[in-house]
Amino acid sequence: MAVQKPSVPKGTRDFTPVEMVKRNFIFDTIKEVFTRFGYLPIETPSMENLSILLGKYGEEGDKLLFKILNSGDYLSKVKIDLAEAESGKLASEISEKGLRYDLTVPFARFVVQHLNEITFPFKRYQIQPVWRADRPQKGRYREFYQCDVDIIGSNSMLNEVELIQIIAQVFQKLMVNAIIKINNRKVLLGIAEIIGEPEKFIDITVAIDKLDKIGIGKVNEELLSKGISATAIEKLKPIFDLSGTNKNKLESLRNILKDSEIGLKGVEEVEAILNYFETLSLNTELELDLTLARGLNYYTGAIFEVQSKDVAIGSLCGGGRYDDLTGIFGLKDVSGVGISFGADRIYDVMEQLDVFPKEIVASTRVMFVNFGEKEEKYCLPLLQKLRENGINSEIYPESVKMKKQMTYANNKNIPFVILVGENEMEKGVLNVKNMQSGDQSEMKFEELLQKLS
RNA sequence: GUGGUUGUAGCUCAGUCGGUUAGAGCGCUGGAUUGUGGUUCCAGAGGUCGUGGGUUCGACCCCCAUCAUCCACCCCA
Repeated sequence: MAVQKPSVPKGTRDFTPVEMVKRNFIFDTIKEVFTRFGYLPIETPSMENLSILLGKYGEEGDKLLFKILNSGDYLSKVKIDLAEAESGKLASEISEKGLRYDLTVPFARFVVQHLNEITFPFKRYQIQPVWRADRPQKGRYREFYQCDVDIIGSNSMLNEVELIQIIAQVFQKLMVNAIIKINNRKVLLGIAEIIGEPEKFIDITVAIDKLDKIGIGKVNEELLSKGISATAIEKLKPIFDLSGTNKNKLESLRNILKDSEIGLKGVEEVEAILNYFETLSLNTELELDLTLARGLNYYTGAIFEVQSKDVAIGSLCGGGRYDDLTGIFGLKDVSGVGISFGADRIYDVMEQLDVFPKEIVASTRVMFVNFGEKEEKYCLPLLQKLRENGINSEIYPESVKMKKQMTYANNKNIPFVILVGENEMEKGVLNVKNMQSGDQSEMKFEELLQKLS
């Protein structure tokens, strides 16, 4: 048989030990912050029934779902004519499960399904991979980890503020300079009302979301092509020209939206968040950005997005308030708000900025050189003692050439190598080599212990 | 789904106008140095030039197809 060229599917990756140590550093940091604010972990299955997933992410989102082929003789049960079948129809006949697309929808399902075991407001976090059948590119993978925190069953703006605090703390701990952008879907809805195109709300938000990327000209083109009138577009212009401080923008907005009830409600919400925020004096920037829209249609109130100030890679974190995500599963009038950190993009940013702490990678602190069977037996109890004292240590498993053993220690970044051969065993000492300085000295085991702890 | 980029040694990449035996650096193996890595010196191994077809006396190089890759759009973390 021909040798197969090994490979992983498009958009997926292996992680080496060094990469995993760094990834775990991110996960651990995020978990620690989540826990500090009183959130507890849950997990849900990798796959969900397609009925749960479909229709929650818009038309585009549905296309990006990975579907799982039914088991067994799935074709025998198909009721439609294969020759004339259209892919979409056929898919629903031969596939009833899909890989989760995000963690928010499975969470909504979880809440409704476990109502009896949950006390509201319910605070949970969830760190698991999600899958999207997107074309991979920079900062975009087909399998990636999201770190979600959500609080459901509370309308208070205090929750939004708490999420902002979490964002600030996470990125501070990870040494990433971040800017938090906020907006509110009610404000956007109000704007759509004021310009006289409330039914085109989704098209408008999708178009203006691209403002900073493609410029006002192209956005206007797109709006026109979606059937929005020229006079409406003209009315839109001054709104996105708003500048100055968040307070200034809010004032102008209040004036513009004075005839829209829902718009004013949005302004109020934003203002409440900003007022709380001011009392906190966090050193992370918070900017009211009216062009922030977010495509996910289940958001109804505040929306967030976090970007790196130093690396262009799309958003590192995003989220918002959803008033009725559980409604579709039969639980009405329960509002939630949550955000999701993109661990893989955060990794890419941290890698590029070179801000991973150096010490997290060196796992083994002491290695014994292997000189042979007699020496092995002499070293094993010493290793045992080191480990009991919390010192990561190992012995090279084979008595091969010293050069090879030293190279191993060097490549693994092990700071101390211990040589115990005939001479040392006779004298009852250890020959300890500091791999960084190259210095070498004989010492008793107790001295070594002292030196390392 | 749309448009483009790049596929040559384990890795990163050179390769002239289409011409005889396809190169470099890093890494790997051995030696200088039988108990000393990271520096230095010497030697060696390692190739279906992504795959399939075509043009040509002759193809890594030109043409077609295909697969993979990265990037941009769409959308998103």
